Amino acid sequence: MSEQSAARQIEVTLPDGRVVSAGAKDTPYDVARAQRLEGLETAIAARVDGTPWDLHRPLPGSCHLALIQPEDPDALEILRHSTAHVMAQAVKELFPDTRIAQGPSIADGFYYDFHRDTPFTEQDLAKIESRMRKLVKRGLPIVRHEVSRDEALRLFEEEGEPYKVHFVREKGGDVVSYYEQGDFRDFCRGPHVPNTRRLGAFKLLSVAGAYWLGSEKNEMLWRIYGTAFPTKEQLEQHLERLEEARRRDHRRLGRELDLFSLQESAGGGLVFWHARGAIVRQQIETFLREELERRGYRFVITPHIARDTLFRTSGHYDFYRENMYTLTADDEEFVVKPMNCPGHVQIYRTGLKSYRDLPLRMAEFGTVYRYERSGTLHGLFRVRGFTQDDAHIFCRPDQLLDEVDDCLDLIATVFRTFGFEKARYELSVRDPADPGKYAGTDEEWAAAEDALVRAMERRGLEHQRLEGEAVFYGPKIDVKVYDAIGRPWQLSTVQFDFNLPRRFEISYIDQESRQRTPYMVHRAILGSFERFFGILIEHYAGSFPVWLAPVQARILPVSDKVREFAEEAGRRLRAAGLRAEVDLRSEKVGAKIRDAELEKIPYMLVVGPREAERGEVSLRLRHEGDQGPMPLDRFIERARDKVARRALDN
RNA sequence: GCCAGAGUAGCUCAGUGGUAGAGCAGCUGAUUCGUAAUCAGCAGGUCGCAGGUUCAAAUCCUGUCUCUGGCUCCA
Repeated sequence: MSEQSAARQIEVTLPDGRVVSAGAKDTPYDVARAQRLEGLETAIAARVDGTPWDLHRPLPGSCHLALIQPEDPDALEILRHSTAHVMAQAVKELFPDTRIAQGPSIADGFYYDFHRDTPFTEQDLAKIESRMRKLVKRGLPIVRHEVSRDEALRLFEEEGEPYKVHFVREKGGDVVSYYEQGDFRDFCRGPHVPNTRRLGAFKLLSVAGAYWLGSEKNEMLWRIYGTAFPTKEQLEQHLERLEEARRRDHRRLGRELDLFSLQESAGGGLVFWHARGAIVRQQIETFLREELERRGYRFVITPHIARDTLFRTSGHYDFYRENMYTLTADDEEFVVKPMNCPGHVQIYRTGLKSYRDLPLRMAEFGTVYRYERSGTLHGLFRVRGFTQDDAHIFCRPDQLLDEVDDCLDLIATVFRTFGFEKARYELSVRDPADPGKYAGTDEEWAAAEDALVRAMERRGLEHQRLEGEAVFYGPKIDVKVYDAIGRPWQLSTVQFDFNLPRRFEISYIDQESRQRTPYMVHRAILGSFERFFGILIEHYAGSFPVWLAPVQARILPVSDKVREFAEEAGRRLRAAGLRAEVDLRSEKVGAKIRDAELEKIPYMLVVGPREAERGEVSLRLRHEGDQGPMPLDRFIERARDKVARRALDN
């Protein structure tokens, strides 16, 4: 350190507002120690002008300085990233022939990609984990180094790390940073915890193949996933959440509750809705149909297959071909529709449209088939045949805002009904750097974007703007909802389409008798019934609200002596429009209750001689237990009210 | 599609070269019971499928099908 730079002073503003001076090469650690900042022993890193910064990295100049403690939201990412490094170190120690690729922190933890001839096994994970614990115990300092790019290249070449060399070449600037703990070095931007002892609780979870740089053309690496938290309690909570997600798995509940199945004999990704699942779907369809009809949508039905020419005109044949099923008959080629839009545009094209005909809101619960690669299929979430709650709105420029606004209102209504409390709105717009690759004029894009933004603002909806995320044919809003255990699901979408109206040359005649191209908005609220059903099963953990429940009430006679009353009560419930059953098995009530609870039936009605005499039922609510006796009529009233209001509680 | 793992009774799983098992579910009978499992008996299998090795294969080998986890949130 030259005397000159040591002498130069910088000003550091501390969290309590004090401004202190420090040496130009001082680190956050130096300043914190000198100023006796609280929590230095536990700090994960520092925050310099809001940016996470190593405790032992010299400050860049005068700045605001704070310490990042383990409970700080920013700490998690650093902690996990450092844990990934320690894992890589453990792997290299245990398996010296391994080459390291990359290891970032991700939403729920971290991973690291390795190259190795033999795969990692579950037993290896346990070994790696215990080696990691040893590294933590050794308390190795994690040190940041800054070197020239050439020196970094030389370093990683010497270490025999071709993947790291690649990254230094691709991503490194003139000065390159790497981090070192013990014998382990990794090209990395940082920051990291100052010492391996500062790691929190971690666990390695799984190993899987992953292509180098994510491209199928490249070799496959081994990816080890893990997660890390500041404390053991938080880690255990997280593992508990994973366990809860497993309990809610719609594939498991779908089988246990007899809702749906996927059949090997039919092929992957094709859904068989069993009677109980079909009831749920029909309730959802009825609800949506009511909402849509109230809002002026007109339902249409279009064929499942069409001549290839239709999809050549729409353009799907060119850019969507690998996802389409085709068939040939009488030397003609047909396409099984992968989307409903071309069909809806055909309907629009019949007859001349006047400006008075708009807006035209065309809805269809349209079943489409798309070829998805076998490895991507997953329960109801990723399938090959599914039914979209699809609609296309054709409208004039002056109607844009109201139409988008109504879509948002519909979305809010639907989410509220299903009990999704939190949603996130994302606006995808053009990439300003590459305006050439988009369909539609600048004016159209501006008008559409304006309608989308203003509609959201009008409703006070915060949204995130994603530059360059728009599809080529128009801007869009995507809506994510969060389910009962906080997982996000992309559901609704409102998309402008400047492409299809032109390709099919659709038009309307305006007030001045001029031919105009209408705006076309594509929108789906649930996406597909299949996927939404899967989400709902997990959201409710199989316990559907009364209006959706396949069986709403089950009558549980205490003994055969009240069989007649039980059957009569069952008839009355069904006559009142409720889905009710009578459990006449020669089992004890306890067993009948247990089975009804396991089937997640919302209402259990216990009847014995007492109830039979008075025309009552003893109501037991799912998950809540005995509510005591009440007249049968009053129960019917209550149940019908819950159904009519589509209430979320029982 | 690719990589790894897994396919044994309806479900959950045991069985690692020598006669295919358990619990639950199912069926039959008994029991007639008051808020999360009554008792007994019976039945249930091409061990995913096709080849091969072997005196003998659920088990070893090859192929194939299906499922599961993953395949840039990124130095």
